[in-house]
Amino acid sequence: MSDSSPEVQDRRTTYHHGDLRGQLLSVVRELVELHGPEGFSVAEAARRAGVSTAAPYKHFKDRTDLLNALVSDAMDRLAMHMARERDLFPVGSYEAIAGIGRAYITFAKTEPGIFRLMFGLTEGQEDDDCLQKKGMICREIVEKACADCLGKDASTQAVTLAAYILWTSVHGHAFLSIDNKNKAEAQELDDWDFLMTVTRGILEASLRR
Amino acid sequence: MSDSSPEVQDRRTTYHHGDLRGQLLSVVRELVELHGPEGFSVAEAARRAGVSTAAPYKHFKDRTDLLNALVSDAMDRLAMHMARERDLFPVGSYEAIAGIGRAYITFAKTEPGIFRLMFGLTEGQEDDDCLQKKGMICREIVEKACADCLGKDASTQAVTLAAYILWTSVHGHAFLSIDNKNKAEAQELDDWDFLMTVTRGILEASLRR
DNA sequence: TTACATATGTTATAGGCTCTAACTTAATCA
DNA sequence: TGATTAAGTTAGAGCCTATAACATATGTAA
Repeated sequence: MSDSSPEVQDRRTTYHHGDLRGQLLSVVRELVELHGPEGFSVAEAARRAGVSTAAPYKHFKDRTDLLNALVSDAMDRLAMHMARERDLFPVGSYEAIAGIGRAYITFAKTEPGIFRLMFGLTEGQEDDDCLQKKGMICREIVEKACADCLGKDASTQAVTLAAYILWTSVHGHAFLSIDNKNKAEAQELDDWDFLMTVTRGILEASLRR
Repeated sequence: MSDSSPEVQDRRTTYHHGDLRGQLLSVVRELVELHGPEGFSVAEAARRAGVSTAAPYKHFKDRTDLLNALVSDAMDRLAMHMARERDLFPVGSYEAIAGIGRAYITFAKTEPGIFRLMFGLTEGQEDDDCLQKKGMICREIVEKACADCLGKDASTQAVTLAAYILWTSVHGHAFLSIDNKNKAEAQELDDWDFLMTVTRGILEASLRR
């Protein structure tokens, strides 16, 4: 657990590192997954990258700035996964929507540390416009899929509501899954079943109104 | 913001405090709401309680232990609120279920710092049996309400699934609300509307199968 | 009542972290 | 080539967690 071995990535010979910024991000990504969202220190990341503990501050204003960069990158990857899974299925199908959800859940399970950082921990310093925008991109993917599925007779409001309920539901499931708060259900409930049930339930309820 | 004034609660005259443990919990509760789930220090809590920075360690093994006590207390309060809101409505009604959800969401909005602590931040040290059990109590309240609503013909599995989807959905909505990640929806979407829509949608979908 | 054990404080301190200041080395570009 | 700037370094202030060793109440048994 507490692998106090320095584990310096590479004893570099040059004075300059080459891509310290990039390597710090990558190292912190590992650390966050290893020790949880807050379980890393800038100092340890520096040591693992083989530089002094002050070096990171040439690239990031402070600890939070580093985390924001990490989250920003993660948002991009999440949006990419969502679009990719969606495209496995016909436009307008329930499966396309469930696919988006699957990407979301898979991401959360694969990178729970970062996922937690993206949603939840911030509280207060969440004034980063860039992140807000990237979050919005993900949201729009869901809304678009719902609109395609409900058809063009559906009101904007109906689409927004359906998309939002789906979002909350998938988001909640993702969180409870990585928290292991759903041990009881996880045994008999497959992710895909969950996703298809929710998708059908919400969209059909939406159509019936 | 950084109110660096000591703000010692009471300059006590006696050597012993009386109820340091209790006061620490109360002070940390304030701090968590003020500065976010991780934005407090044992040292500051001690200062605010008017004792030395080492004193808290006579009552709590470490920082995590203190947080766990906080969360444990919060779980009790949450379960209480849920039961109370449920009892405002007839047994088996959609409203009773929505009421439970309302208690959940209200709690999250009222004490977002603690709510975050309860779900999400832990990751790793989540081996506290006591907390698991208390979480289960909340879950059972929801399942019971769903069972009452679906009637006794419903299979256990159907009840579990419906309760779980409701849970994830409300949980997700609560989180997105306090994260302010739902600015777009929050304007036109009332909590109660959300709750009733989801409740009806999920339970009716469940009945139709 | 006295004496001991225990609970709950205290001060002092080790060691870790964040972040800044002042200095050094390398790279760039006019 | 020489000056400027980017990207490292060491040193250190000031914060935090947690422990050790010591001090003071409190309660219990003789």
